[in-house]
Amino acid sequence: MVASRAEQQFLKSYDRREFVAPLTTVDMAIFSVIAGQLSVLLVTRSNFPANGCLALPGGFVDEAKDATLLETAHRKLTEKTGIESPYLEQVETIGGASRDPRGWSITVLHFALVDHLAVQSLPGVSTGSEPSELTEWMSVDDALRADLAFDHHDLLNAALGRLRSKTRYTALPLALMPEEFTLTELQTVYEIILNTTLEKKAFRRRLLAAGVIEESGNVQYGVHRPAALFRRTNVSPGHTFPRSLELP
Amino acid sequence: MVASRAEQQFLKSYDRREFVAPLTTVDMAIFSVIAGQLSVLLVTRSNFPANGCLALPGGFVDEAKDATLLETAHRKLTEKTGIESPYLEQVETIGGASRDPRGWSITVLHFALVDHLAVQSLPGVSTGSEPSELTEWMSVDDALRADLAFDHHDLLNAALGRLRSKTRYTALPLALMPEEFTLTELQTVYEIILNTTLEKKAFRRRLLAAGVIEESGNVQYGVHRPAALFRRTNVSPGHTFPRSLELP
DNA sequence: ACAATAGTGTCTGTCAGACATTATATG
DNA sequence: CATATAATGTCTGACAGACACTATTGT
Repeated sequence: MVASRAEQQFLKSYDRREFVAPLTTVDMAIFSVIAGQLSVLLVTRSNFPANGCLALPGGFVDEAKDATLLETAHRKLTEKTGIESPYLEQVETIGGASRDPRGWSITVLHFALVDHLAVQSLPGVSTGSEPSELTEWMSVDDALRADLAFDHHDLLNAALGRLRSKTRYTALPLALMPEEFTLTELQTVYEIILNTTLEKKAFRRRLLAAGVIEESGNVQYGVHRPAALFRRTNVSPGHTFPRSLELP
Repeated sequence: MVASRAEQQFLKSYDRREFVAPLTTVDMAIFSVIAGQLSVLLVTRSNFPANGCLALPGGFVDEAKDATLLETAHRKLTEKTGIESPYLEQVETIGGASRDPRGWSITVLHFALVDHLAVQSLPGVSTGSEPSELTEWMSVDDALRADLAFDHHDLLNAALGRLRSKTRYTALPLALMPEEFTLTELQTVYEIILNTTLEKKAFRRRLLAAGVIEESGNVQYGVHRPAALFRRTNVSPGHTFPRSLELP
């Protein structure tokens, strides 16, 4: 598919500014488990529209910095959390005439999972170019009750639905864990996300058989019998189990 | 979240045309099974860039006609096939600096499944406003070997991957069937998509237990023992089975 | 020794795979 | 009645759920 002379001609006289394209943003639902609660990172908007409202972090594609949409998402994430290589996945793209008062707009929604320990140092990162928006962690339950900007309530719900759904048949929650963790801690994270209790034996069998974790050889001492510490193997946390967990 | 006076002021002086947004299109991978082959609808582009190339049908959001992105996708589908209510699902959004020579661009990729009988009447619909592009059905294998415009080879692969993956754990291929069909016909469609053979007994047990189909009461006579005809129930073809099919 | 948490043994139930068997048309 | 295709019977195996049981620590 070599560009013909006619095509070169066309491109030379083509000016994108003659066309009005929808406003396009990348929004992020960044999840972590903090103090036993599934939490999401929110910003307080410092610009119109919805100035002062809580919102999912996000922003425009920077055509100079970002070669792809995924890079935009990674950049946003690093700006807000300082974390470089988290689990990041595109959820859905929502577009319409009435979701932003500025006009027809599109958002490409992503979700990210970050280690609940690496994240203790926050909030207050925002190395971004933005006029340092206030960022804060809020439990997902509170966030869904809060008054979020635009359609961010729906976006958060969509991201949460994807996380819950994938937690039933993948090892995704591993991306929320620190370097080393006990199986009980991992199970607890699953239970927090799914909002239910799980069978210990079945849970362990499943994760060990999948080969997504391995014993680190270390042991965590506590008040009672010490627990073996595990770490992720190089098998992707996106690993799909042969069956889904049955929820009550 | 009532708009403050300051916000109203802001919106009044806001002009989207001052900002260059990425070119945004909706592209469609429209699948059907034709003469025993999984096929995809392609257009021959009648505009620059990539004039004359084969491509997935698609186009820009029409801010006047489309209230949401989903409406854009439905409109494109109806323009190309004349079919109104097919199975339609968003696959992925791909964006980057180098996928379109006109500049940073984004495409929201969808796939659709249409009845292989309702579609016999094609090609040549194109009721769209476009200067009647040539549309044709091509087997997916041929389409992947052909020289498609832009990154449409990758888009087609992504859509195909989604279809194959979902065929393993949902009743999605039902959306490719006519009103009435035999279980053998349905199984054949699964086999075409998955490019493998399936066990008849297990296949029937699975679909009947799921309640996604029911006997219509009619019978299809052929050369040998006649086959019971089935139709979809009102259970969604997106129905998820408790386990995935094991492929060899 | 006891309490509390970590970790195992093992039975059951569900559902997909395999494959032999029976059923019912046409020529 | 031969044959091809439709449809069923039934055994096996993988893996999740349930739950009782054992193991190991601090106090």
